[in-house]
Amino acid sequence: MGTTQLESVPEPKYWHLKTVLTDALDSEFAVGEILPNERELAARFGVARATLRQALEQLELEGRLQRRRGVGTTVAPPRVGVDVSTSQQTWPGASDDAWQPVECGSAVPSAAVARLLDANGEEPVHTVRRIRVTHGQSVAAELLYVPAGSVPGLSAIDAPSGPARARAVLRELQHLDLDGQDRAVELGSARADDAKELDRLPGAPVLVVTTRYITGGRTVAASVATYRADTCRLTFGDSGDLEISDELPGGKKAS
Amino acid sequence: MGTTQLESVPEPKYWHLKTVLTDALDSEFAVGEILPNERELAARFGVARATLRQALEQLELEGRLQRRRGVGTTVAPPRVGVDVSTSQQTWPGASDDAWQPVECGSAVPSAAVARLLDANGEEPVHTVRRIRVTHGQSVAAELLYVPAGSVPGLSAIDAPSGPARARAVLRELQHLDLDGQDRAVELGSARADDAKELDRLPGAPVLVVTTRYITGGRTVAASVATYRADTCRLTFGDSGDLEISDELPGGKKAS
DNA sequence: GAGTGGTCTAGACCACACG
DNA sequence: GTGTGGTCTAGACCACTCA
Repeated sequence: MGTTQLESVPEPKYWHLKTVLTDALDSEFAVGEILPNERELAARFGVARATLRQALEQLELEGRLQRRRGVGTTVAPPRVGVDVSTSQQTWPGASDDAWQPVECGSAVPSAAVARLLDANGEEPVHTVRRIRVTHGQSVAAELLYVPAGSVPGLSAIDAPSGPARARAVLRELQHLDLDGQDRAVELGSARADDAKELDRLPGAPVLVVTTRYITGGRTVAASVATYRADTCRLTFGDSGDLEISDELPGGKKAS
Repeated sequence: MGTTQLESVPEPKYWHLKTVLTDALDSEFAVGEILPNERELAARFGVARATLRQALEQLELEGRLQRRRGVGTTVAPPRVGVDVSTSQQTWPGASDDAWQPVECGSAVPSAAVARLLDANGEEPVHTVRRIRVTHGQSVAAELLYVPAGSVPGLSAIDAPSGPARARAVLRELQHLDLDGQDRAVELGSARADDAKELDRLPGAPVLVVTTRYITGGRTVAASVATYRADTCRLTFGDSGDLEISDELPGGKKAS
């Protein structure tokens, strides 16, 4: 009875660390500021570096920190709102929509892509690779799949590959009517090629946005876009300029 | 010159491990099957347990595995598509929409919530906690914020708290017209209370869906819903029954 | 070359589920 | 109790960036 409440549910150290760091970020650090290095932070908190890293990893996942090998750990700016609403009902490539075509090719679709396109397990598809740039930073890498049958006019196009052909493919798409699109969002980890485009390491957490373009009840194209989960907030509707901090019902800053 | 291509870019072990395990999952394991325990797997692959765990963590993040303390690691079923489209334009609680109210209270909104609601930094808000259940499993936990001024009729309601009052609050909301809603999706980690509702550990990755309910140009309510990122795929539109595997442009199964 | 974060090891102990 | 995954340690070395 003489004891002071002895941690009946001992919180993991890294979890507690995360809380402490979050408060410190709110009150003592400015966006872009560099934190002490991991070895020093670990020493300062009296934990092993691995434990400190576990806390930093979560904070990076939540978009509070940005870590870069050979450079250091910096305080991340608030996530940018990226509009992915389907309200405009337009084909990709219409006007300038912040996407820039990079490459182009064709391939036999994998099982998963074929399923996305509804059947056509054998028919080759055109692929277009695009990058989405906002506020000067690449936020997403996309692979667009267009079954050859969907755009017959394509065989007449000269350019064998590269951005020129990519733009040509997109231009052909504009000729089709677009009845609607299906969209899904899920968590994934960046494949090596996507990671490179997004300036992240392979395996970095990404939001995978899968879209099916529908015309006349049929799926005429599909795309898989991977957005940097650390820096992006996907918006649907006109909330693009809304600011939402990570701290939601939680911590107050002391300052 | 006599050397065989010596790993110019040595892939991290855990990354390679992940690939191997992914292939094995595709070809040799059925959904629900339990894997050998971590110590055994690590020994079998000749790596430290921590390294093996790094691979397992990523696979869990991608929704391929499910790990539970004291139980083991099992092969996860495909992610369930959860509809979060705004097309119906209905208030929460209308008809049976797979959400079940749990609790109810009131509080002074945090800074972040106040921002979400547009100003009203001082005005108290009613809060409603709801759980979304699909296919027998809880997929999301939500906190709905309703400024007291939005629903004046509420002060007449008897029930002090609990599900009864929660339902009453939702019922009151139905009386207002709904002009539109704003929605945003981002990655987060589960707070302790959410984690408990979702049967996950604190810090588990979640998809945070923020919604603002608009009436007459004003935000009259807002909600923050956290979806299990490991088991859910958020769908917008009528793609709810679409099956998308994690393996997208990547690996083929050998089998 | 110096300093950073990223990977990896070989242990230890803890919290939890289940019989 | 036994077995599982979760946390933690104290090291080591590697890959990268930048002056």
